[in-house]
Amino acid sequence: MRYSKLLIPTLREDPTEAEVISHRLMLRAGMIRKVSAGIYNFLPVGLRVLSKVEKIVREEMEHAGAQEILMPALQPAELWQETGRWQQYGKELMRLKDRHDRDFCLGPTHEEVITDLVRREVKSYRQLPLNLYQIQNKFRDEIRPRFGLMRGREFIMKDAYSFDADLEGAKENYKKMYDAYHKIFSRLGLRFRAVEADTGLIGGSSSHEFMVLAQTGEEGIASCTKCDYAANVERAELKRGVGERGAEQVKSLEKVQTPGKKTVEEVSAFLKSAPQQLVKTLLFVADGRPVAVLVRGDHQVNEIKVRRLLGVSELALADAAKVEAWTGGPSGFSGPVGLKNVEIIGDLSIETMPEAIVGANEKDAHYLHASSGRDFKVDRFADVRNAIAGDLCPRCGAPMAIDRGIEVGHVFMLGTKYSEAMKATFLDPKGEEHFFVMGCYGIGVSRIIAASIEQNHDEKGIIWPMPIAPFAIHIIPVQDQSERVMITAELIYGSMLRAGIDTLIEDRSERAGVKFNDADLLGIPYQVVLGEKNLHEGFVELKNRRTGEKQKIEVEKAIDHLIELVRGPRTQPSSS
RNA sequence: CGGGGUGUGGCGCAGCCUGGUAGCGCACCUGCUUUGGGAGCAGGGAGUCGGAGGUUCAAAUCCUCUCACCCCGACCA
Repeated sequence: MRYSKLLIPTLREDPTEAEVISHRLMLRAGMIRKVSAGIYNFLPVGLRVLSKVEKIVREEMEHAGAQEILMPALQPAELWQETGRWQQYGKELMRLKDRHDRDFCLGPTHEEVITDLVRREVKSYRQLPLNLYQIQNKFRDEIRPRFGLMRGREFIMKDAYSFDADLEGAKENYKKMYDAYHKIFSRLGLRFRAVEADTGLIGGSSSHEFMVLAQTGEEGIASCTKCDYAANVERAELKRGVGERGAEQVKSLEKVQTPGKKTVEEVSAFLKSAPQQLVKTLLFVADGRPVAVLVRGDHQVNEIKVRRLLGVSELALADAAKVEAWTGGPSGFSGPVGLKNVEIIGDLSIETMPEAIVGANEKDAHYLHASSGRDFKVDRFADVRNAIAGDLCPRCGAPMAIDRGIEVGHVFMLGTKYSEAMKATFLDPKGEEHFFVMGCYGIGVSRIIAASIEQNHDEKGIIWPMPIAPFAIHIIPVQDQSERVMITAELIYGSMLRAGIDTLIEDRSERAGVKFNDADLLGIPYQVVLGEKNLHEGFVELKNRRTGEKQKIEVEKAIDHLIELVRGPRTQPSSS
């Protein structure tokens, strides 16, 4: 393509709205433009990258035996009511009404629609297994869209759904998708890790997330420093701490004044103690009833674990009024001592603490030497917190490290959750009716672009991995008024096109500096620079965007060299 | 949803406190010069000052409401 004909509105300055690198660079490189919060236009360069990602995803899905279909973004409420998710999904579901006042939503995912399709069209075990996928726009009314394509309200996702006659078959499909995901993310040139994950609103029995490792990631990953266990911090199981609680002599309960000290930091600083010596008491409303959760001062409550433990669907922090009503004291000074009519759940790490500093349920006061069993009673101890660095691996007991990651893929073993709810059945060889055993598999296609840039950039701009680069070669004639330069540039350009290589030719009459800077910003893997002086000596210059390395190549050999360069390490669809 | 912040030409910003009728850099257009890492000179085009209402002789500026966008938010328990 010719630069002058493409809409590539590069920006010299950083737009103020962009926080993270990928967002900044995508705006600056003219790939995307914001339409509204979390909603973006894809411009030509952005779309090219998107298409390349989609192409790789499609190739590997087809290779794994999945078939492409396309479902609607607009979905009727009835389907969602069948599975109960019309209620469960909450405010994140984009809901709307048609002119007849009938309820619809813009799909954040498509389990209902696909299950409805399959229950109508698939009746026999002979038609199984079946795996259908689509690449389509998804909608989520995020509380706070941010980071450009990373967390948008409308985004592009590949979602696949497998249907099997039994669990064994479903596991096989799950494995196939799991393997396909490894191939996809490897081909995309991402550094990633598959981790055990929570199933969230999708549900099902087990799941893995594929995380791209990056500091800007929104997810925490706990991974063992010794074995290959890795899990989302929300999911990571934490064992009861080693060591027994001894029969230490604990001093008796003592109330101290802590005027205005509410936070763990304030209280521990004021009392000259470590946050680990505090136990904080968080009050929740769990399906309407009061629950207190105790965790160590330096730990964080994991609401997902609490929810699962209690078997409730709604869990929210109690507001100040409820805290006052239940504990008798203002928020900031809650504690388990003397707490009545509230179920008390203690994290496992509390169990072995002989004593702790806790709130006294009255303004400006805390207790020292509060001892569970003696001064307060915990109804049950359980794993209800997030993992932190140094926690022990549930598999092998070695310490775990915490990294940050961007979730780009998620595979779920659904079982019969949706087929039962929607009565989706088939007949086995004996004529008996069974529910389909399902799996579902998502990839955040647009998010992958952001994730890739987070891992591949420098201070000048983007550095695309070849498989998803918008162009493979960027031809830059420096002196555009020189006939010799332009003729050679056009010659190489023509040859590249005939060889089927995506090539961008810089045909604007800009100064050299502008061309170079835009080229580095765009991040096309190879820049072919043509200048009078080099040409006169019979050379063109080849610059590797990633390494910055420049080499002179004889003009006659340039075309073959470039073709080899692009095709050489060409990534093939896996083993097909 | 709560807290904080910002809306002035395509982008980045100043002006607002202390009202007097809009400015700077970049980008854009024209001409000349320049031409291997974001050029120089000269000329030019472009702004409902987010929106509505109010105060005033006069509002980008003061007041009220509203909208949009950005940032932070269990760790206050």
